[in-house]
Amino acid sequence: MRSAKLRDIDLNLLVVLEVLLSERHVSRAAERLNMSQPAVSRALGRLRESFNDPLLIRTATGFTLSSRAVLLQSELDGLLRDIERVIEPPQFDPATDDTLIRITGLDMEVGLYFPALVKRVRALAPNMRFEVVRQELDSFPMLERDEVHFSLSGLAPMSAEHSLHRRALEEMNVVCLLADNHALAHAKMSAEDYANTPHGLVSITGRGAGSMEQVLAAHGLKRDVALRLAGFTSVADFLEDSDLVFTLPKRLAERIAEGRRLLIRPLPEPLQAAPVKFYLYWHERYHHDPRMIWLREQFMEVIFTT
Amino acid sequence: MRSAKLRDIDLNLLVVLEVLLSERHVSRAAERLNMSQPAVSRALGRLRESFNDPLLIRTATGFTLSSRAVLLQSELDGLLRDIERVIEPPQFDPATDDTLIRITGLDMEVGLYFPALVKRVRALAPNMRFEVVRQELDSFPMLERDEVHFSLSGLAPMSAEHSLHRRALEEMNVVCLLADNHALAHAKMSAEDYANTPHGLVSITGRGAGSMEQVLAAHGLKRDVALRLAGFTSVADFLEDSDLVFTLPKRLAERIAEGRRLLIRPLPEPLQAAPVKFYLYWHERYHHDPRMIWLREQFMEVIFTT
DNA sequence: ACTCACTATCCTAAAAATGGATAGCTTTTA
DNA sequence: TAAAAGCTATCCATTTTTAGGATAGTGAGT
Repeated sequence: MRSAKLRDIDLNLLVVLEVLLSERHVSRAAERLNMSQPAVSRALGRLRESFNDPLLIRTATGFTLSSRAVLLQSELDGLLRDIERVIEPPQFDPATDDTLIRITGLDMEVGLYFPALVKRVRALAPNMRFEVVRQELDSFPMLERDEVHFSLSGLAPMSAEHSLHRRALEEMNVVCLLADNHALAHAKMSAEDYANTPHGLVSITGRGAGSMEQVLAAHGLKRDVALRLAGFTSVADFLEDSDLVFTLPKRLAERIAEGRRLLIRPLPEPLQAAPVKFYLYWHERYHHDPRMIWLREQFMEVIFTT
Repeated sequence: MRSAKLRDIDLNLLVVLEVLLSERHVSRAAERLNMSQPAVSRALGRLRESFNDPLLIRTATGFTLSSRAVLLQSELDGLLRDIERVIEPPQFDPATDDTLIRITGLDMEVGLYFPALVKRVRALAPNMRFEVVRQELDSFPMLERDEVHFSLSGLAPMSAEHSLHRRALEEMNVVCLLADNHALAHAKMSAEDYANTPHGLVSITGRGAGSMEQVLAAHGLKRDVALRLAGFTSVADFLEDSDLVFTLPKRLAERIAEGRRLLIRPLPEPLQAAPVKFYLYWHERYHHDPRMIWLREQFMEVIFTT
């Protein structure tokens, strides 16, 4: 058991010893260490006891080193430098860092936020690499298990996974996305209109999609979900020329509508739901990591300057 | 100034940290460290503060390591091993040690004691090398200046060179050495006979040779020193066929007399002086050095077993 | 709901470190 | 030769730190 020897000696004394050996002078050592002379003298006493060796030997002209002290001096310098290196906060240099950053999130959300981040980061940290990991039903366990550094999600952790941190990226209103030849495409949509038309719904996890149902219920209404999709990719294909309505966060809807025969309409006034929030999640284990701190900053810069 | 960072953290905590990181369990760590659980818990608290990082993160199944902790764990093992190596008493292995041992002493004394030592030591430590250094007028400053590891001397340090240690090797009576055709060679020598014959004296340092003078003075006598030599080598040559008497330690006299036309006679009864003592001297700086401790033991073995 | 396992905190007692003053020693200076 | 100066080690009272026992609080498993 290693501790046997290590715990016999006060390691803090090594710092004092190093200075003492190089100064060969208690008072000067005390000055360099910002300690009082008696304190250093007694530290020397403890060192002598610990090493069972006088270490510094009085001579007419001052102190000489014992043979043990000579040995120690030659080793201590490197040793203390090592200790310093280990305990010193790890320096992060974007220019040379080559960490592989793993991120996850729903395809659409990743497509919405990550490209700009990667572009910016790669400009500042050319050796940093990225990996977008396909997300499981629930991305929080992935953070928990250290499979990814970041997760992008609009959800909240269900259980008390308290080791997670998050930062809100953007609030986004929910809008209706429908075919441009939909019956409701050009008229003003009432709450009843909305409730009575068939709906499409993207639900990857099977949860978290119930907010509209709650809003409708508050008005004594309910809707019919005719199509349930596990991803955003084919939403447009299902929507064109159909009677479906998808209710989606605004920017996602815009993306999907782009170049397609689709229209975006606001939700009927009375049904205004709380805006959807997207969060960047990370695990406590990286909360103080300078690389990750820097990345989070970059993320925020990207989000709020574009 | 290095101390800046090193003195900010209690280095002893690193030992606790290492165990904590490998156990990921406060109570078990406490057990391994022979500390109470609260003590380790508080140590962890201090570590968290020092590193500004949670280090160990609670999860459902136990603790996980923070990224900093992972880094630390990979470094700590080697670091603590290094510390241990440095603070651990230097192991000395005669079989492999190749230290160059420097010794000094008067030629005669060296010839008397060192050959047997060297022989014995070389049998046990074949790689150890020796150098007999020509001694200055005074050998003590040579010890002081770390020019030799050992000095063989019958003298005592004159000033308060308190950093020296010594070990008495042998007490030796002083005898008279004279030509076998000397007038006093075969008669019983009285104190007056002794005082009235011309004397030879070996005095390398110019001091320490006054003991006979004191003994004579105590009896109201004084002697005439006709020849003063700076070494023992040519004593025999001066003595043969001369009227001189040398007063020398017994074994030295025997050496010198060997194969020469010389005789050894005891000192006249009333003049019995205190026996001469020879000492092995070494400097405080090597007092605790395992190599030198071993050598001193070997020396004593040689002296007292032959 | 209850038990079990574990960590963090509260409290008090014990231990350690600190700084000022100073004794004791040696060298240097007058 | 005596006085002064420089330095370390020790004494003392005080402050700071650390320790262990008891226990509250938390979450997991039954």
